[in-house]
Amino acid sequence: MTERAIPATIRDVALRAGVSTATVSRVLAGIGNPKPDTAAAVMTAAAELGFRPSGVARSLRMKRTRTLGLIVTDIQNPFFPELVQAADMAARSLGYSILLGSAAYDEHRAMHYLDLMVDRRVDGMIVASSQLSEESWQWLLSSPVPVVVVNAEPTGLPVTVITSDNMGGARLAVEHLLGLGHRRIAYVRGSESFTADAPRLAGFRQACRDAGLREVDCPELRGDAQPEGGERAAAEILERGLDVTAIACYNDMTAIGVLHALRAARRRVPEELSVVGCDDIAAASWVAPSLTTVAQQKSEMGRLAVEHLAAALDGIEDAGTPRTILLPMVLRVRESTGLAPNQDGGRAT
Amino acid sequence: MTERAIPATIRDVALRAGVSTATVSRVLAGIGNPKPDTAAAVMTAAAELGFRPSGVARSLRMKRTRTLGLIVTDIQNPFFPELVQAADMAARSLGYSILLGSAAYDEHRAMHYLDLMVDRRVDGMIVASSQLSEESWQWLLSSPVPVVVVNAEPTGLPVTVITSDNMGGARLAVEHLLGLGHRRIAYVRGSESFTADAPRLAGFRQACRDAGLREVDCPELRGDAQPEGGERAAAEILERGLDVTAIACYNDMTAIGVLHALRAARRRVPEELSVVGCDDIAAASWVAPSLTTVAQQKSEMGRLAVEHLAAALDGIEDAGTPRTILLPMVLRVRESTGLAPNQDGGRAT
DNA sequence: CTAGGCTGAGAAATCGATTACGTGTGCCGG
DNA sequence: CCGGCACACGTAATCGATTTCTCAGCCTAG
Repeated sequence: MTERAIPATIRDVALRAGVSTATVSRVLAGIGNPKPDTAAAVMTAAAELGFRPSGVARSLRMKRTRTLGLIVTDIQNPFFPELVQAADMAARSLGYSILLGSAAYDEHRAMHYLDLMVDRRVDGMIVASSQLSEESWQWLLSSPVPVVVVNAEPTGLPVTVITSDNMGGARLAVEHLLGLGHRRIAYVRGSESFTADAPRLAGFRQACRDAGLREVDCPELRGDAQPEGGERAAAEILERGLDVTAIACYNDMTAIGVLHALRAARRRVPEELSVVGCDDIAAASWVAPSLTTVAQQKSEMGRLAVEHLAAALDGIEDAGTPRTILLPMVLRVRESTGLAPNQDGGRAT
Repeated sequence: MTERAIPATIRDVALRAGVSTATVSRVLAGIGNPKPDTAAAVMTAAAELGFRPSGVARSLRMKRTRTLGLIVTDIQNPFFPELVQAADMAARSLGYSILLGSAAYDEHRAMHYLDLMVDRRVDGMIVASSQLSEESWQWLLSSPVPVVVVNAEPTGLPVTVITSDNMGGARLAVEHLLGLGHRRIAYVRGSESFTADAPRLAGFRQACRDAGLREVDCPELRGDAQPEGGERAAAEILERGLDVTAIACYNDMTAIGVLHALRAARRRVPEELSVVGCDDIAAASWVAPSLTTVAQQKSEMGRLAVEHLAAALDGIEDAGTPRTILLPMVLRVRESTGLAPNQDGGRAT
């Protein structure tokens, strides 16, 4: 194995340039008015040695690591990569790096990562979680570093939260279906541990009620935010003979599962049944028929989270005050929704 | 904004326990034989203060950060999250953290991240890249920290590379098709900048040749490793009237694009045409028909990369020697492939 | 009873950078 | 011609942990 070169220190540069470490530091930081030849000597010495200041030493002295912790519920959930990418880009452009932790749906592990990151002295933390227990909220409240919560429902606690307007999004989906003439709409929920489940369900109910639909025409089914749950729910709809012309889903993966089950049962989408998802993951436009969905502004969330944190860290006025930011969701019409079939037959009562 | 508690230092603990910082350090590290009451005093003092040692200070002293840099071509490419997850888990279990960088297909940015991570004094780096320029290889060769390259084609350079047996994988795909009776098979390539393109193409050609297929029956088309490229390629196949019964693709996203185009042209899959992908991303089983594909062992790659690095860092015998690890690929048969249609009509000589 | 060995723990050096403070040089004006 | 001031730069403290060296006290054996 090749010998690893031990990296040059500021002392080495100082020695070679014939100046003190203080001067090297100042010249490299562009502070003060060094004499031209001094500056030149330092610059060439640093260049010759390939000097790269140790971030570790600098962090110790400055009490800032310029690192942000980012914990996601599960990086394999296609919702998160776009958020991570946006956060990463925003962070880099502000001179921060991202320390990533993927909790793999394990809340306990998420808390463990929180501690680890604090030990690493990250300057701030972003928790992008679909599910947050009471215990986790307590942790976040007493966090030694600023925290921004992304993608969890606001709780009124003094923590900055950035999330989508889930209720409004669900309404958008239903209103789209209503506009296509649908009057009997099923809703496949996520799992209760997902904080977005409640507001989306509320939005669904509200939109149905506002449109004057009867409760019996708006059946609700349980899913699990995964394709499997959608498949089961759709199978149940068919088995129980629920007479609906559209199915709204907690998220896109659920909707994809629904599409699967409908296809297996030879129900045509959107001719017989319309399906609408939520999130707008990449695969939504890959499935056949492509999925109409309500998009979350994932990049925006990632970017905002980082910018908010950075502002708080740089002591920008008021940036540290807990805020709640609700991002609007956006309807993306594709192939899985269409006009309601206009036969009205077969429905009991 | 709530006042952030300034974290307790080892000095605070020492003061409170009435001992020296050296003793605190030793007790907490479990080194030496402290007297029972000394140990107890330290433990309670540490607990009362909620002492968490500064990773930064420790890193400076130990010259190890217990952090691994991980650079991926693009975290939004569904191939990578599984790898990242596996790497993260393996790293945590070995006491390391992962500093993530997503290059968003920008090689220049990838190099920049490399530098940044070295400045942060990561202990080692994992570069998971679909494309590596000559320049990047040079950088890696002279890296001040151990490097493992994942998912790029081995080059003979003294760098450890972990990747799939792309040639063998492509052969697997073709052999599966041959077994179903297909004798005229098109191949949609990726983009040339992807290092896996060449070996997969080679595997395709070799398998075709070995089966005695004529070159004219094995047309090759250009794609871009994205659904769009697959759509274009499939459209071209149809337009040019290429008489094939199966289409093998560089990766799953390409195959998904192909499925789209075929569906738009009302060609039935797999009855008229079989389609096979490569990688086995999650969406492969979500599309309709679900995609037969050759799976890369993504988790395995992530895990191996971390374990190899960790072994090298812990000075395990020989672990530092550059190695090349080829992981076998695995055929996953789903709905998009079927028996070749047995009409032989319409083909020009 | 004392010399030597053993052991638990403290003092201080160290990691590599930043920065407050001090000093020497040079230039200017009186 | 000399006092003083400005400015460039060096000295040394500092960040928070680890670790080596050293010492003090105690035990045991001769």
